Amino acid sequence: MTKLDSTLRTRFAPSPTGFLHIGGARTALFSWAYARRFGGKFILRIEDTDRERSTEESERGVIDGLRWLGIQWDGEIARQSEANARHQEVIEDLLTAGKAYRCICSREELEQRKQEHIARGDKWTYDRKCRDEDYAADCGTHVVRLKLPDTGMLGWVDGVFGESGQDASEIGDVIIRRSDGSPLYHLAVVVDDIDLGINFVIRGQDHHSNTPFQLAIYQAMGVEPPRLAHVPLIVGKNGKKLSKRRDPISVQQFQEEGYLPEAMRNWLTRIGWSHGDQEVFSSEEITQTFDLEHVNHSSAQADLEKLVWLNQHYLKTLPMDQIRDYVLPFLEKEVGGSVQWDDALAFYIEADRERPKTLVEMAQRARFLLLDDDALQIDEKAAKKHLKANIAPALEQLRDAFAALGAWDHESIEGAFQSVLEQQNRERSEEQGEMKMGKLAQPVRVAVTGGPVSPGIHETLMALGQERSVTRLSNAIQAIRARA
RNA sequence: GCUCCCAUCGUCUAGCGGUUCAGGACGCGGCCCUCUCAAGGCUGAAACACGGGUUCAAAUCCCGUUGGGAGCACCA
Repeated sequence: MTKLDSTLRTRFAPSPTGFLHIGGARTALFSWAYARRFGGKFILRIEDTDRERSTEESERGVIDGLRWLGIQWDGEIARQSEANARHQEVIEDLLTAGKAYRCICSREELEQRKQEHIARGDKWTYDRKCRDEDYAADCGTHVVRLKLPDTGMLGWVDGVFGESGQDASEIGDVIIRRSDGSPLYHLAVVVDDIDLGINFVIRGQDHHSNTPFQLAIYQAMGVEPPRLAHVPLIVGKNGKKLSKRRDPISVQQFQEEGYLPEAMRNWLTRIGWSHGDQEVFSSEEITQTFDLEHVNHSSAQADLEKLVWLNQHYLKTLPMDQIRDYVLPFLEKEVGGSVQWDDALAFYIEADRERPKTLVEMAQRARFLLLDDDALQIDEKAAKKHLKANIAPALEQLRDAFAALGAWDHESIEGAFQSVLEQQNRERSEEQGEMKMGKLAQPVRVAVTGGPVSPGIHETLMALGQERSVTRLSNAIQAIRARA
């Protein structure tokens, strides 16, 4: 073991399940932010001991998720499977040093003795039957157990919870190697963390009560344990554990639903951590202000409404070239083909960006712009409400006014609307009442977009262009006439 | 069952003994703006789980109750 310098080193150690869980994503975010905040390194280690499930494929989900969130790790990705020989070596050393021993108690015997204890009302920890037998390697099927001290506190000052720990007497001699020869998780993490020079472990609270075991292993190995901090879990609606069925738990899922990494990162960071009243955090602000002191002690529910709000916030404030990169794939999916990003599209998205809640919605709202004029389907309800026979004359006048325009900009379009309104109001009778902008704009909106919602009508028409606007108005007028 | 952890508006939270009849945000209601939908502005309702202490003074400290969560494997 090389003596490592005092640089802060945190880590994230997921098992490769094919996707990144939001709880995992958050502890990764915290570990990353903490390392960045204090000039340390953030290491990624894949816990791929379960060789059946661990494939390149299943790792990718986790790795892609981290990348997407903008959580960059330092150095190469470490893999637990690569450390197997090292785990064995440590176990052998502990055996030789008399700090661990072989245990030949079968599961059946163990279960029986455990039941007897419980029947007597005693608590059960392993009864140390084999502890002093000193069985050799040829003792047959056996596991290896760590000798825990009889008494003494296995404690630490948790970065979040403060003084924590348990007396050694309450903990049984834990198994560190299975009868098939493979090392157990507790042994493996400790060894891996030591070898990677991890000196600050930030992990989920579900590990809190297991920590004393691991401290015992550090003690047996004669290595100073890292600083430890446990962050409370994210729970689902009504405070229950996140469930795959009920709750959206994979980062990928959010990505597909059109959430931005900026929003996701901001949201996750703010669950269980705060910085005064601040709600919006850029990546830089996270890495400049994150601390453990303000991590909450209680588990928190994932509040989707807030994510939506954050997403909308970033949708309307991020630089346009970023929005372009984010939304393009969604647009292509929406129309089922490649999409050319041109000035008109850029103008439209810019005009519309404060309305959609997700990228999916943003793409849906731009769909009408990307369709051929003849392929535009008019929403039936909207047509029935806004494209009635009595509006046709005004639409015709407007179409003609549009067709005659020399320039196609906000001012000229507005002028055309005004002149048509004036003309209408001259022609209309007393009982018909005055025609206002709303009465005209809405039918136009339905005619050119196919639906009742869009950005300001002038902007919408500008994005569509003069020729296409005229065509779509004509199509709508025809449709009205055909129905009459 | 045993061990450990937790407890402020519906939700995320600020608060680290007095300046708080508890502040912000999301969501919800109302009003304004308005060519639709949003956005924005103003505004309203909404919480210290309960019971005991300690103290001149408690959301803040201590104890109990209740309620939640996690861990107790030859899983990770």
